[in-house]
Amino acid sequence: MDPINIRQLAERLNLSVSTISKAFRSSYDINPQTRERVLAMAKELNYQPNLTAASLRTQKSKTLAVIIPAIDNTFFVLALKGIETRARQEGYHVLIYLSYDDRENEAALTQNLQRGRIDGVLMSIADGGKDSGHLLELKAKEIPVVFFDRVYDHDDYFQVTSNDQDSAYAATEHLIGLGCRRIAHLTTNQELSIAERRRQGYTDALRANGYQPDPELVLACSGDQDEACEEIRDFLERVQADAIFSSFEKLALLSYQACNALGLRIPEDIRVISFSNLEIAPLLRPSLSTITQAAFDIGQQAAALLIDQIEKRSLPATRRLMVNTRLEIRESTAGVDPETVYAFKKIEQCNT
Amino acid sequence: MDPINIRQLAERLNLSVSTISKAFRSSYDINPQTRERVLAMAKELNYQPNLTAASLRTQKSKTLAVIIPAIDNTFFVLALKGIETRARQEGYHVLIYLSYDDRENEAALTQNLQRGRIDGVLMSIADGGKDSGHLLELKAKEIPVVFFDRVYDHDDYFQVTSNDQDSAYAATEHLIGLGCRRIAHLTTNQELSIAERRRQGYTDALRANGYQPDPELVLACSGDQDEACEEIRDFLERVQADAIFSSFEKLALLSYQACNALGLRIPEDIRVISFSNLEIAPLLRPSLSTITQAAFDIGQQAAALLIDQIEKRSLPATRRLMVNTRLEIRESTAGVDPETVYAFKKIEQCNT
DNA sequence: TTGAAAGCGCTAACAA
DNA sequence: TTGTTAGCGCTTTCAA
Repeated sequence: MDPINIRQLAERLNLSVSTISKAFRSSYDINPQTRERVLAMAKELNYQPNLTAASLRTQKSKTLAVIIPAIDNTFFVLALKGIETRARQEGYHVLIYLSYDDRENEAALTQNLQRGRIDGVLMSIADGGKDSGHLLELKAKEIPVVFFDRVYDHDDYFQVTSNDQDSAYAATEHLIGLGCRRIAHLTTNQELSIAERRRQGYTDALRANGYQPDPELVLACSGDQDEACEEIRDFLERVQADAIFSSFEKLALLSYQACNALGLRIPEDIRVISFSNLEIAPLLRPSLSTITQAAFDIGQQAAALLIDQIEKRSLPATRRLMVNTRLEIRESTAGVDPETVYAFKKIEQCNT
Repeated sequence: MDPINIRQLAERLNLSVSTISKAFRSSYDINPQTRERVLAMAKELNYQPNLTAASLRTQKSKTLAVIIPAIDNTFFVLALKGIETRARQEGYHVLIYLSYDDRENEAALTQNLQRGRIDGVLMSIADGGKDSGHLLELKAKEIPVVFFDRVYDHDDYFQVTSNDQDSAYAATEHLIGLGCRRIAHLTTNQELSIAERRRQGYTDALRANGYQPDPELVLACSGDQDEACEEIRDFLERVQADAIFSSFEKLALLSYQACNALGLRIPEDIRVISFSNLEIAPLLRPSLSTITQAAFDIGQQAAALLIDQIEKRSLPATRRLMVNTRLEIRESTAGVDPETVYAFKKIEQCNT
């Protein structure tokens, strides 16, 4: 049973194709009764308008592309969920592409994006360097792009991020408030917008509290999980830290493993806090204190912003949107004492 | 800078559009030199063939739709990753739709699938009932469909699943081997292919070892997380189980919470094993024994099978493909004693 | 090896 | 309110 087309449906009803077309798009200049007839017959004959043809004609595909570095990452999963939710509400479809955190992959993907096939792109960029030629090309194609979380910081594009710097600041002060004096920072060895902002928040907090940031206490980890694991272990053995502030969930989990291996007790010997959206952080041993990003919201807002651009609706004045994080204190940074009042004040700020 | 079309490119080169078209598709009857000229000029003018137009003409979109109940679920995340990987290898694009485990949602999604827009569908179905009218409709549309994990068990469709029944059997025997006598089973209260098979494996294992399955020891949990949490707590208080075999990751995590609340120690008071793809199962308190599905493989194989259908390649004789699980024993089922030899034999079988 | 032309199924300007 | 028609950008048959 091949699907029928608009012409066949028109013939069956003794109507013209344009009338059918109007019926399906609820055009203002169609007789409601005619419309009913058309829809009824369409149902009977199992007719559905061919969207590819419509796309070709209108140059709109009602489809968004999402390009993210990874999917086995709680942040991106939730962000994607937010994107899908918003897209569905607006009648948009979502194509998903993974860059595997590889710039070349990412470039290949962006170069493949065809005008006509997609109406816009949501993107969280791969680690590594400022070589962003492929991102600039998007501009030439006149495809609207919204970056989220790992952004390409360029005035031409909208971006939605967490308040990374403030969050890192608050987390660091939380550790300081607990009496920690040698606070290590785990980050990535790649150039990455969020990594830089988080590190900045960390050093700012140290300075604001009278500590001189010590580069020795910062470890820029490899992207390779096994390598990173070794690096962290060596690092912890070397630096005698009494706390870890980790900018990435994976690194916190590796820290747990490293501490296990080294016989370091969390939180007694070393406290740990990390950016993370792990739903089961409370079930870890010990439960992990987290800076939790509003991942779903970020996805939703990024999608909304993109669709607003596509539909040429009014847009916010600022191109940089920020969504607050939540500081969730658990056992891995237990041992709160009166000194911490200030730290918790900051936490409150983050929560609102 | 509007993108140029094939005609403009043809004019610039003093060639016909059909020659351009052939150049891009590496048709056999094109002069290699002409082809080079075309591609060079295309690059210079930033020309890319419009795939929407090609789709309309060829009735092929090189696009797959993936419909899954949820994305914040490690199994589906990994399966999706497998799908994306395979799709990319074959030059296919992936549209993602979430049914939120709701049959009506799912029906709306499947009805929206247009021939022409997508070439095939990968689907893991929503819980709930045998009302599968919308799934049968797919057949009428002549869109190839491959089900995975949560399958619609129908001879018309290919399906890729884990060896659920055998895995459940092995897990249950593992618990029996540990000396557990009151083994509870946590499952969903919805009709679901995998739930049934897993339960079957559980009861088979009990019977094979001389135990009479006790319906009192089976809890069919609500899909709502908070409700399920209460149900599990009440259940555990009531039934005095010495082990839990959970068919779903979420339920195992809720069991952890329930045990915490009830002061039950895992594994001393009660052992826990679950179907789960949680990467950090080893970091839980206590680390969780899992039946780990080859989620990535399942996704990849399902995609491969679907693309084989679309491209009309040769297909396997059987419509039901099964991928083995791995039994990963950790602390939550610790306390192995000599009795367990048999159980571990089964584990070995599962691993190979 | 290249080119001319029809047409995929739809939308939208315009005519009736 | 309905109908006629051109054409979106490509592929493909067939002729040159």
